[in-house]
Amino acid sequence: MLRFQNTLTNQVEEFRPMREGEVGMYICGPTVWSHAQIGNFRSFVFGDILRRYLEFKGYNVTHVMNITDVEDRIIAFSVEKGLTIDEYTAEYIAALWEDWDALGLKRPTIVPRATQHIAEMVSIIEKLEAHGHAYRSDDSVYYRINSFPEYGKLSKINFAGNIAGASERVDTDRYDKEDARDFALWKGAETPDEPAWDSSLGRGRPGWHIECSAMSTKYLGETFDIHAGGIDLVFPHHENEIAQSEGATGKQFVRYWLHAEHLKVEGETMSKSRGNYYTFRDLRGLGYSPTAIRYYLLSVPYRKQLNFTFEGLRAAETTVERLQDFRKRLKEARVEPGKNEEVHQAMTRALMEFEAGLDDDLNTSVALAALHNLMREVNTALRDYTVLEDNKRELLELLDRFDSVLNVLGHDEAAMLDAEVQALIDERQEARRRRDFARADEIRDQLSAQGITLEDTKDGVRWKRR
RNA sequence: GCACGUGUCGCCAAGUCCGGUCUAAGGCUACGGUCUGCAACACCGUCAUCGCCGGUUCAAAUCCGGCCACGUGCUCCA
Repeated sequence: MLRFQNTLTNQVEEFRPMREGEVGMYICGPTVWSHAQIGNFRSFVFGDILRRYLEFKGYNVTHVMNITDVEDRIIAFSVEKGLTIDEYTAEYIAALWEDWDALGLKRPTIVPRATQHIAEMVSIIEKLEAHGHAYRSDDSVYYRINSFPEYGKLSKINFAGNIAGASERVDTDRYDKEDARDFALWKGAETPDEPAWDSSLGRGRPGWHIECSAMSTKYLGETFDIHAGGIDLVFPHHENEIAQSEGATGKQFVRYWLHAEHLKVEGETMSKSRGNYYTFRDLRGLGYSPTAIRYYLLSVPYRKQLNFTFEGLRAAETTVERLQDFRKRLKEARVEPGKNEEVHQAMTRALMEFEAGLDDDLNTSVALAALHNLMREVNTALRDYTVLEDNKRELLELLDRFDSVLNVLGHDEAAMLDAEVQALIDERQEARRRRDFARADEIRDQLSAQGITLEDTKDGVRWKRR
């Protein structure tokens, strides 16, 4: 039984989609003002695991992710560079997909962009006005929070304490709002040059929150199953989305709200000012493999803060290599016909534990432990030649199933060596047979210098690139 | 000020919602060993009573109270 911790109810609940076998899921995507950083990717990896596990469970998932391509920073930077919004964001959107694919993330089913859904946003704002949830002030339109008594039901935020205590940070005088909590639905254009759209609301641009209300509803319906994102979005973004969507439709907006915790870097918040801010590209530039990064980001359950350290990333690198080696070793293993009951049982147990872990609010740590335990048992059996033909087939199938969720076991790269290297390996084998170990070690060192590690096994020489 | 998160072996980290199966999963590292011509790989073994104090209970890492430490958020940052 699949269960999720629902931010809305603050409880672990059994997941039951609205329509049997179908899941509509919206995940808040990036604002493309810059390259996405590893914290963003933790959220995306979480979303990917969520989606893949739902598919593992047999659901047909419609996965929608927005790209926010109109926003204050984007406007500021594009103006600075003398580019249009589209020109400015194109580079970052291209980079996003590059990173996305490298990390083994499935592309969302639908990827709506804010700038292409202005009309839908305007339409929701008009509905809100009609229902008394919105008002105009100067050239902008604001949400009237007093008109939505349920405001705060997601974040359970205590306004009395919060706003009062942080009063110096709330600049209530800057805008002519009825209430400090009210937020902009539509921002009137202040200068003739800034990016703006003409609409029934006047010339301007949408507020930040409205795009997600508009686009999720358009593609998933007025009520849908899952809405997920980073924990920082709970307030105000998701709270405001609820106010907007439910204010406009009068129906429940989202049934399950899931939020991923932030990651820390070496125990501290990642921020540019601390100098511990990393994009995915930074890590790749430092030589870390995308799979290790993916493994690391998914190794801690999504609702736990993940303390990102380079030591941890190196550990992930080692672990991923072990896992990938394991699959390869199994694939190459020569086996006798038949089926070993013990190995079969180890496999059944691993599948049970894997599924039980992920069923429990996507506890990836438990799922990985199941995989590691299986690996150890099978490695032992391989060493003893007690893995039989049926076991091997079953095991490879199981690893593929696991990997349909984890996507870290790697694919079979064409194992090609150039003739020269192959000749050296052959020569070394010949030297070993002559017990000319000096020459054999010399060749091994030489290959090692080229990044090729040799492993002598009973069944011949294995090699791998570092 | 208000709200929240975290504190479990050298490091990372599961378990805490629903107390017992937890002298505590798993990973990395270290050390010892098996294997090996030597290595590498793989395997085996060794390494914790769960921040502190008190309480509830037959039973607490898990519940309650207090305290300490670290971190974060408080309107556009995943």
